Amino acid sequence: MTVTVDDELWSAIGDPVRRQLLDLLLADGSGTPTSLSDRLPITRQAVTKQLGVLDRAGLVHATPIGRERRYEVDEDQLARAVRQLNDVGRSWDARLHRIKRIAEQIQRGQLDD
Amino acid sequence: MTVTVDDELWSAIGDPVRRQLLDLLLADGSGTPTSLSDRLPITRQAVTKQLGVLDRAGLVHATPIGRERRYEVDEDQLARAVRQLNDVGRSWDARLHRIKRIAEQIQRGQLDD
DNA sequence: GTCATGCGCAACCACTGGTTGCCTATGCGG
DNA sequence: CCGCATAGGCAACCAGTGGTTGCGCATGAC
Repeated sequence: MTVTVDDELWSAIGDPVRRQLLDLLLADGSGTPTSLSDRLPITRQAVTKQLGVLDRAGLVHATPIGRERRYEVDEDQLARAVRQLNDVGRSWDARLHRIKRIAEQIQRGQLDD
Repeated sequence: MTVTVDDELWSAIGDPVRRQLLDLLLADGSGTPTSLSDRLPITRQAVTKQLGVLDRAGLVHATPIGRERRYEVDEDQLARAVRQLNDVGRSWDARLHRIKRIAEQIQRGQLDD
């Protein structure tokens, strides 16, 4: 019953910096490495690297406009990632509930002894 | 509307190896570094390090039994982590829906022109 | 008592995420 | 049209992390 996860996608949204980048891009609609680095405590080059990871995972998309590289979130792909997130959560949830039920049954059994 | 996440907890369950360790521990009820490394493609020492991370995040708990260290999942803490997972998922979900609604409104507006 | 085994510690290596420094290209104002 | 300010790419470097191997220690089994 283990949920199989696209590791590249998961690890892309697993990193706190990358989650923040996605948050900013979603909030503003789009952003450039420079504009994003202005709003984060890391340099433009670091932002560029992380955007590269998100790009390879298909979570964002860049379009060169003049001398800028304008990034946007790929909403469909992010929706896919969110679905995986939820799947893993649900799977663990179910397992935890199953365990709890068993534990309660044991306890009841002991009381019955 | 950004969901704040306990980064240590999140990054603990973010790593695929650690997720697998949790999966194994949940499936078997408990495990030792040696028994776990038998079922994974990494060495006992690597398992030990990862269990250390999970331990520091409070997701597992060890009890020395003889010369073994028996690990078990802390179900309450894992439930907390699962809740965070779901929160982030829900937050992005909501945002994506909001964006989609706006996009549809714009489209409708254009048609009305 | 000896031997096998489960574990911890330390050194080492590769990869990743950050930095700085420098270069290129492009848009814009004189 | 020229020159400058600015967005971005590339490379070198550094710290932290996740993996490895090698070793020593302790403890349970015979």
